[in-house]
Order: sequence, then C-alpha cells, then structure tokens
Amino acid sequence: MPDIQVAPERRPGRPRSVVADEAILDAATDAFIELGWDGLTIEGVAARAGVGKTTIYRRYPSRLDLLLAAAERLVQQKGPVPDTGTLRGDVLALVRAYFDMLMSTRAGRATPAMVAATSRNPELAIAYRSFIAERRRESAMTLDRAISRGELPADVDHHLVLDLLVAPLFYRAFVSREPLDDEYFADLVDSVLRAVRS
Amino acid sequence: MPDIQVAPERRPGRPRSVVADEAILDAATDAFIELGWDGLTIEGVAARAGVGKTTIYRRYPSRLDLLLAAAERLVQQKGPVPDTGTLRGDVLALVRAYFDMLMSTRAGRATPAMVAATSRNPELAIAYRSFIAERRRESAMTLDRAISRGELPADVDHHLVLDLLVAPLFYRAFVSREPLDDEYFADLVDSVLRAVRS
DNA sequence: CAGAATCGAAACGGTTGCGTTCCGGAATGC
DNA sequence: GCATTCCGGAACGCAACCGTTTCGATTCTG
Repeated sequence: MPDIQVAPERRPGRPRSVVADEAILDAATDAFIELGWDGLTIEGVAARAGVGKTTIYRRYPSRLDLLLAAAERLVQQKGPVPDTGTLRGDVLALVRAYFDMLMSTRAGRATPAMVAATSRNPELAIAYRSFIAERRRESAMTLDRAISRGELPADVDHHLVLDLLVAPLFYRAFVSREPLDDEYFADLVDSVLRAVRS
Repeated sequence: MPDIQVAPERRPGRPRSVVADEAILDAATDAFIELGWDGLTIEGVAARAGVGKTTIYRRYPSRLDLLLAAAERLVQQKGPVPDTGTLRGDVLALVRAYFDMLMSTRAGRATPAMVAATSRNPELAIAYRSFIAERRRESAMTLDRAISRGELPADVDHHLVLDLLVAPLFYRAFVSREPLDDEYFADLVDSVLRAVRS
C-alpha cells in the first residue's frame, strides 16, 4: 500500500487562506440553497464570503466548478446510525434524524434545489444518486440488525421499507408542505412496521 | 343565478391569435420544465413559440406574469378517478396513473422545477399546495368507497395512506432516480394495504 | 375603403453577471 | 532583502435578457 500522505508542498509566496477557503464554500452552499443552481453567482458568493472575485477564480476556474464543489461538499456529510436495541426504536430515531437533517442542515435544505438541478445535469445526478445509495446502505444496517434479532423476516425488501419510511417525510416537507409532527412519525413507523411484519 | 355567459365583445381591429395564445403557453410550460423558474426567459419562449416578443408582452405584462400563468395552467389539469370495484384494483390504478402523470405529462415533468420554485416563492407555494390538496381529495374518494364496502376500517388515516402510496413514487422518480416497474407498484400497494387493514 | 388592433421582426437603453486584468498591500521562503 | 504568491478591490469587454419602441404587413369592424 503506497503512502497516501501528500507532502505539504511548501511553495514560495503567501499561502492560500484557509479562512477564505471555508468562507467561499459556506457562502456557495448557502447561495445554492437560497437561489438554486442557476441563481448562484460568483459575484454574490464573493460578496457573502467577504472575498474578492479573484480569490474565488484562483480556486475554481468557472462558476460550474464552484457549483460542483459546493454540491460535493453538501453530499459528503454523514449522520450517525441509531442503535436503540429495538426495531421500532431504531426506525423512529431514523425517521426523526432524517427529518431533522432535511430541515436543519445545509444538505437537507438544499434538497429541492439539488433535485431540480439533477433533472438537467446528468453528472450531478449520478453523484447525488450515489450519495443517496450510500446513506441508504447505512440505514439498511438497522434492518439487518432487526433481522438477526428475529424482529423481521429475512426476506424483507430493504429498499421498499426505506422508501416507505423516508419518502413520505420528503414529500410532506417539500412537496405538499404539510405540517410534520411527532405523532405523524409514530403513525408512519407503526404503519410501516405493520406492513412489513405480517 | 346571473348569466355567466360573456358576450364575445367584438372589438374593432384584428383579433388576438388563439394559435399564438396556445403556442405561448405551451412554449412557456416547456421552458419552465427544462429551465426552471429562473431559467425561463421571454426571448426564449418567443423563439420556441415562433412569436414576437411584442405578442407575449401584449398578453403578459412581465416575465413573472407569464410564469404564474404557465404554472397555473400546469395546475389545472385533472386525472380520472379509477373505479374498478375492489380496493386493490383502485389503488393499483391510482398508483399507475400517478406515475404516468409524473413521467408523461407536462405537469408531472415540471414537478422538480415547481418544488424548487415553491421553496422561494410563497405565493406559488400556496397555489401549488392547494392543487395538491385538490388532487388528494379526489383520490380520497377511492378510500371512502372502500370503507363503505367494508374493505377498510372507518377510522383509516386518509392522509397517511395516500402519503404512503404517492410519496415513494415521487421519491424514486425524482430523488433517488431508481427504476420503477410494475412489480414495485404491486409490492408497494400490497404493503400499504397490509399496513392499513390490520 | 377607413380606422383599429393585431402580427413578427428589429432595434434600443439598461442591468446583470461572467471571466479577465491590473493594482497596492500582505505573507511566506530563500 | 527579494522573489513569489496570495489578498481584496476596481475596472474592463462581452454576452444575455428585460421591457420598450418602431416598423410595415395583416386582419378584423363598420
């Protein structure tokens, strides 16, 4: 296995500001959430980040590169996998955590803009799809544990179950925009478990 | 009840071209689907419709008015309510029809752009929400019939059931972008019915 | 036929934002 | 100290598009 560690490569001259690095990406993700794929502008991001346009163009050759970097960053965040000991507890925690992610994190709030963007950008669609698949693999571990505990039949369709849990949250949060509360979470979880166990 | 019928109001001069009316709205909805809320331009719509900009501005005072007219038009389309005699048949037909609507109609394909647009346009969000509520009322009639036939308990949560049926279709079609086939429809319907009947 | 309103096409000024270039100042290695 | 690279700020040419205006041709009513 070769050494992955890369030498810091001390070039002469003033080093790039890490503060600016972060400020640019934060501003870009915020702009993407608020304004969408087409609404994000280099000048707007520069203003938000308190940075000159030059500083952005030195890092990203074009508007598209900045967009892709911001999208990739949104996609790299992860959530912990709950382990409460019971299937219902795990699934309820999963649902609550997913909803919190949708409403509170940058990645969650960016979802409508991201979904619209993937409709027209195949490259982004592939990246986003693999991001979803990755998160799904994590969630599937919860179901595997339930199977090994005997709480679920071994032939449960993981994808269908996770669709039934996750899709309604997404739908209510962003499409029908109806209120979502803890009672709904409980009804949802109990319904799905009823469907799967019998 | 007053006469709703409006006299044709024959004004002097050349009448407005109905062909242009249609071409403009068709081009506008297509542009909205492809380019989104911000991507639609008057000049682009004029070019698509084979129409001068003047002809558009005579009908819609501004870009925003054209957008709202296109959105409203997308929202006014309706679907037939299936009545196969059995709950499973009705629900399966409902699911298939909804999926076809998502993939084949202008209103369906516009959904990702519409969802993204409602994130930033409260006025549009309200209109779209009431559109969804309207369609949902129609679908709920299917459940009511099943209740009156004794196929469902009377206290079924209509909203939850329809969320469980519709949201996964939307999610797979536009978010996770996984393939959707008739086997999935059947598994989905059977799972939901199992959850609801017990 | 006369008057009126429409049509598509073209041009206009104004704004926005891209991507580039230049500037004076600041931070780093040699 | 000196070369090098970065910093934020400002200006530039360029393209797209908005909303308006003008044009000659067309299609109605009376």
